[in-house]
Amino acid sequence: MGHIKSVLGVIIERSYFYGVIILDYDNYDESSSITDPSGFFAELESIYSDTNSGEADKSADSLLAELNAEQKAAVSHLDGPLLILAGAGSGKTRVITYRIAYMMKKHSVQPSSILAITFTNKAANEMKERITALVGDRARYIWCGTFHSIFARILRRHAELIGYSDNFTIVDTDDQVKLIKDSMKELDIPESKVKPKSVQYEISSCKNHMISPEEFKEDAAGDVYRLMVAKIYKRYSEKLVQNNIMDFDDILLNMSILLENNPDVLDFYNDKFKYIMVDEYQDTNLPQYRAIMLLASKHKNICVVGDDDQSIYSFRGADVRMILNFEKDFPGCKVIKLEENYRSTKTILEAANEVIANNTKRKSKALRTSGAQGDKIIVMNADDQVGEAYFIANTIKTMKQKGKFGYSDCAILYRVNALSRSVESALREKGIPFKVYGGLRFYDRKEIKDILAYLRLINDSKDNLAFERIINVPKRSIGDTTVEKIREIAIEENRSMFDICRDAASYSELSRVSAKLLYFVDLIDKLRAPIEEKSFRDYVEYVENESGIIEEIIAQREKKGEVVDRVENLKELLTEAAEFEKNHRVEKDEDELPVEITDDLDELENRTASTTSGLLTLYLENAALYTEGDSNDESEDFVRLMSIHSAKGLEFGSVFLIGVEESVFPSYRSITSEEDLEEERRLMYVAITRAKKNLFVIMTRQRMLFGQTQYNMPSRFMREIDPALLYKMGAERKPAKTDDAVVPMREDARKSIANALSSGFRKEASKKPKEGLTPDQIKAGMEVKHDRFGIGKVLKVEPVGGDALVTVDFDGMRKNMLLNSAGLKKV
DNA sequence: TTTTAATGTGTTTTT
DNA sequence: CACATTAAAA
Repeated sequence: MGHIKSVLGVIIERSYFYGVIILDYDNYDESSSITDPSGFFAELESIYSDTNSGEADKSADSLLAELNAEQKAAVSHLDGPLLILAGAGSGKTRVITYRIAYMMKKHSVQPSSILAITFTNKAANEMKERITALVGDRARYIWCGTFHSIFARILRRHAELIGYSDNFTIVDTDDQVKLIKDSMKELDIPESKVKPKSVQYEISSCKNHMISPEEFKEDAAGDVYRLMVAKIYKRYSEKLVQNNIMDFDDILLNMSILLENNPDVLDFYNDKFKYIMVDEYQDTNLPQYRAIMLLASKHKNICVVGDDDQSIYSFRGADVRMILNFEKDFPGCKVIKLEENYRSTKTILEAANEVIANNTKRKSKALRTSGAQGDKIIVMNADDQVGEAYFIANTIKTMKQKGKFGYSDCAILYRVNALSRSVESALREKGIPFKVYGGLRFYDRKEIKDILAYLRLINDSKDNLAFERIINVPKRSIGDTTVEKIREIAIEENRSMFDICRDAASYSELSRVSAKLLYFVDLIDKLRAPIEEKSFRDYVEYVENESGIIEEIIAQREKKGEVVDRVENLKELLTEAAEFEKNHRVEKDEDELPVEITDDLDELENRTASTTSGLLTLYLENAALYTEGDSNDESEDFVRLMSIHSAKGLEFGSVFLIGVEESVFPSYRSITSEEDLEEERRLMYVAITRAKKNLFVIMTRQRMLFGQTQYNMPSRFMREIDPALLYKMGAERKPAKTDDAVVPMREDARKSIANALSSGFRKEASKKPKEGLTPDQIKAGMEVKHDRFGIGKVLKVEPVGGDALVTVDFDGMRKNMLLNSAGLKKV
């Protein structure tokens, strides 16, 4: 019965696809496989086939059979508000995904009426995958994503209602600071008086608490500094609207404003999203909270999941009270507590419980497990960060050799991203594959942003921010003064800077540089011209090559001895572009709009384009929200390195927690405030509970961080764990007492001899010629050997400025490398 | 006016 | 240490 119902549901919902299918039939080519873009055929296949024993075939009731009593209650709860307080490792994600699957299978809830929101891209991807595993392809109709991505999508639809147009740009923090600086310049506020970065922080904080520039000004009341900030805030806000730009905070803020001021829009989404789920609810801030409350106001079918002990985003305006007050927001709501932990050993759980018990502001609860006691927590006291790194590399290697863990079962977690460096080099040296998550986000890298700026300017010549970024990249002898002049003229005439550039010859102020400016205009025109002749991926590659960025990077590398291969990053961008194209390109009749915006809002989920320029537009819309694609990594066996923040929601067989020292963790910025300290403690709680079987805690006596050697005490949090749970290695040291006055030891020898020596060393090392194949020796198809990756086969050789970019296949792992620095040898 | 070299500065965590 | 801003040189 359930099957029949869901089949009907599918057919009704997908009936419009028949048109596409019939059209395709006309061009049907026997030799190729059937095109099945919607997955409709595949789905029919899986529904009707009894032989398919995949999880997608689970009946609604068999879903429940796998759950404990509390989980069952949560999953089968359909209507009305529901609060799930889920401790770490209590099967939270499982409950969410199963609940969605159950709603669809048991109650025939339309997937397009379900809204499932998480905080990070990683969590969203994970959720999508797991739901797909349960219900099959229908999962794609669920509105599942991060707050930012979903809200941005809705905002585009109704942009005009809040004074924007639908192609608004989303800018990251860097561009945000740039705009703030511009605003300050216009207001004649010197950067010596007010730091742009702290203004950025203030503004962000205002938006997170929904304080308007006017309100901020009133609050400032006479305070000279804050009045200046208020002015900048106001100017900055105007700038955003004028230039059709939103920053990250705006996406959340504008969403709640949109819903608040437009009853008809609210009404529409009230009806559309009949069921709303929010994961990590303890991390919501005010705008998010307001938006969610409005969205849920009609049906009140809202289910929030969270854990007050895992609230670690208060710096972003997250407010634990949101989850603590849920019962007040929805009197009589159902509350379910999940306290049974299925993840960690007793030892790990006890340690976590002991640590978090020291926090005063929390709902008291204790995780329990019926699992094994497990190994003690290994506490390693290393001499310095190098010793720390080698300890980890050796331990991982040993565990791998003994078959205890695979590489992908191991994670190295840290409080600050900067700690990853030394571990990276140790892992590299030992030949252990790894991947660093977070830190400098892929899309934040200079070279990536430069290319993106080219694409943005090609896509929209009015994008002044992009214009300013690349007008002199690579160097074209166009300096600040010239840019300043162009900007003034542009403001004066209310035209784009690129337009002014095009007419450079007609402005006397620009006559001297007009040749250079025109060269730039020609370049952009030249780049723009062949867009429709190429696939999206190839077009991006074309821009990378023709813009001269690659040449410049190579030139710089030669001079400075660049360690990071920026060219590799650019090639990685092509992979992303190809992936994007795969998901968003669709063949269409020529007379249709390049970008398909249907009136059916369900289709917004997967917007498509038929032309390359259309794809480019789509791609750029959300570029600021993208993270490095980590979905297809699952099969590979490698160690993961990430901050504790980004590890939330994940679990690993074996966790190495590094830098567990006072002033690193807890951070020196937190140790003065009791409240911040509690957040650090929650962070420690999150870190500990990531581990399933083994936890290694590593601290060092001396650490080189931010260019200075620090001598820190072991973290106070280690004192909170019963010593009986610990196995200590290395030199014995007492953890810091909570009330110890902590003096962050800073060596004030800024220009020490050591510094001078080491920098001299580096230059010398880079001069050393790399032995290995040269560009004229290497050919595609050749077998080569690499120090780290071993034997591989050359797939492609591409000459670039005296060097060559080679693509090598190392046993299924493809790597792009610059030949002169790769040190490849012929086999 | 732009490029280069020297000096200064800050450096949590994420979308 | 990495990066950004500032001062001197081209």
